[in-house]
Amino acid sequence: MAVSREQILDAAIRHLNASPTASMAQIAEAAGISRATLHRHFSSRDDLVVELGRRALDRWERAQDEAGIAETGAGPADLRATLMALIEGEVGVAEEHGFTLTVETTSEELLARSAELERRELAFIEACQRAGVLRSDLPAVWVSSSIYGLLVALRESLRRGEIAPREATRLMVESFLRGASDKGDLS
Amino acid sequence: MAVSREQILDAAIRHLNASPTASMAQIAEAAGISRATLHRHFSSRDDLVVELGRRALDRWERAQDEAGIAETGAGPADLRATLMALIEGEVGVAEEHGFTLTVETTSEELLARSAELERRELAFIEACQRAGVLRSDLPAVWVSSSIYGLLVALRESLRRGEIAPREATRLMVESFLRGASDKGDLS
DNA sequence: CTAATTTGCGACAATACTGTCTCACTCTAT
DNA sequence: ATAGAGTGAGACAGTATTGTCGCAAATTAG
Repeated sequence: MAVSREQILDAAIRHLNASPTASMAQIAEAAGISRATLHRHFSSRDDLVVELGRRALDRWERAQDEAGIAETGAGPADLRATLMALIEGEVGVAEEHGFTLTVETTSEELLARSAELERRELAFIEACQRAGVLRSDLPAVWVSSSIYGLLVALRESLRRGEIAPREATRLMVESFLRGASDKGDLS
Repeated sequence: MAVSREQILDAAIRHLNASPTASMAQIAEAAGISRATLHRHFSSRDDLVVELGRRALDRWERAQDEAGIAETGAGPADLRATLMALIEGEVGVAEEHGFTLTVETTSEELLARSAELERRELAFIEACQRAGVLRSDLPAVWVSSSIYGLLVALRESLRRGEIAPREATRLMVESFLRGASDKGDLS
């Protein structure tokens, strides 16, 4: 087996991120396999896209669970540590994170799961705000959105080779938490 | 004339942002016109996409020019004012900003212009870093990228109706410059 | 080495999309 | 009222994409 199913999914999501209208033939080429083989793994283009979305949500959910956003304590220290772990986990799956929102499917399953994960993340951010870990003068839904946006930027920067992978987490955390303003500057 | 050319472009970019693989028929429906009329304005799908990209780049360039990033002074105060004006201008065209990078065309013209605008923006950010307006411990190219990412997030939030349009600039500036961390929290 | 599995390749029909055209209809300005 | 411009609806051929199939070649396992 030259190219595994996972490798196909990796190549597919990378190619679809850069080129959302890609055909099955183009995706197969990007994965280095023939169109027939691609169809053997995924019966239709929609099947592939749904599978991609499912995997993206799986990984996002896993990042939330491993950070422990549900069972974390209410103290600032706990919340801060959990927040760092969450961001770190999401940086690890930055490739997928942008995909779920660009997803071109009418799959109820994906939409429902996506909404649930957003809900959980929002609740956690609100907890961080109440504990004084995150600013309360920004809407929680916007804070959540800004994480998403920065992850998209991160994915693009990595794809273009503009930043080093080992720097990714640091850049993400710094930009998200502290912003780009020089502290010495008169705010 | 029920629907003007500009209105068609507005509807098209909005629909393509949410659904990049949309067909001409779907775009026409989103614009509230017939497929024939859409073809009267844009001879082909590629023509439409290139036109959309051109307009996006026009507006981005205008935002840069009106902020005056080329002829601004070298002092921190000048640079800071110019930076605020630039971000404000870009927030006004958030709808388009994400489009240029998702653009699915091989148009040399668009790619060249996009590269040039990125180059100009990067140079300005580096100037801000040298003057102590923006942090120097983050790569300028990442700072530039993070603006792009936050604009994408802003566009999505506005589209979903999660934030008020009048709040857009404030949220963008606060997140970009100061980040989401609560200042009272032990950093 | 051999059998089994998997792959690439080409062919194929079915479908979807594109771009063009005609014609009837609806506006609007005069 | 009426001429003119613009529109929607539908038909149309041409093209691209999709999904399926058979078969030969290659890979892998035993």
